[in-house]
Amino acid sequence: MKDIPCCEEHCVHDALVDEVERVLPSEDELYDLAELLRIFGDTTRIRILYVLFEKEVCVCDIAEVLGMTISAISHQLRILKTARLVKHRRDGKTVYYSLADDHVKTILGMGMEHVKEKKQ
Amino acid sequence: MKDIPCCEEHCVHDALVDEVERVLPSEDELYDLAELLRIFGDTTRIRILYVLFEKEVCVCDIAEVLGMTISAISHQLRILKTARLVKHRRDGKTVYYSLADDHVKTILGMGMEHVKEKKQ
DNA sequence: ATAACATTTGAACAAACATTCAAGTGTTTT
DNA sequence: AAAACACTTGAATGTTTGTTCAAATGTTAT
Repeated sequence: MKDIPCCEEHCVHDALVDEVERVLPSEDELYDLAELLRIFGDTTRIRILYVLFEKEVCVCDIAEVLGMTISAISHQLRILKTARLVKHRRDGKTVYYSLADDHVKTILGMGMEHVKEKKQ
Repeated sequence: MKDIPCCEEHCVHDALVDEVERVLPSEDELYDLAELLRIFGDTTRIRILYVLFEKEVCVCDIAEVLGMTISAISHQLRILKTARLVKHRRDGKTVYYSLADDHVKTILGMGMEHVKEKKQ
């Protein structure tokens, strides 16, 4: 087991390689995780989720409240829906959206906590 | 206070507008939050963070473990550093990186939980 | 049937992004 | 002082992404 001072020849310590292999999620999990978390990295989608924190609403309500086109909102809702972050139900012509579960609140809450701490 | 069935004329219920205004973070907070969470939406950066879960490591160790160029890793570390998600310290020629705090673990953990739940 | 409405969808376009390559900085060794 | 090493940085490139516009779908009212 080599332990050469960084970073000549084999700069990596074998123990680290083993350890990382053990804890690192699989390629599939990693890809899914990144795909999920990337969704939270857009102000429009965050705003939509904050609206849904309040109550179940229809597409055009979200568009009006956020001052954006219905099309733009619908595109983003599709992304949130695909990631199973929101649910939808149809009532006549109208489609109502709501939060799928509480992970959203936890993730956004933790993110906001970090932002506020590091800001001052 | 109008309450017109969605979505004629004023499709938005006034109460909703008020409520959303009250809970929606400010533009600045929203932007910072999105900027932070976007960082987690990339497999390379997630992998780097998982490596740092284990211990403090140098740039070339990360590159070797992940099978990527030192330059690519360095670029991503700069992003993580700017967001205050990682710290660094210099020891001679080598620069060591480590996690700045525990928010990272919580956010990645919550994300992974969601992925696993919704997958099966 | 036809019209009106709420929403979705696809193509197009500009902006943002991850990686590469080459050149630069800071540190130690010779 | 020069060479070697660990890392950073800037420009370039191909890819991904958010929004817009126009057309399509599904539902209800006439």
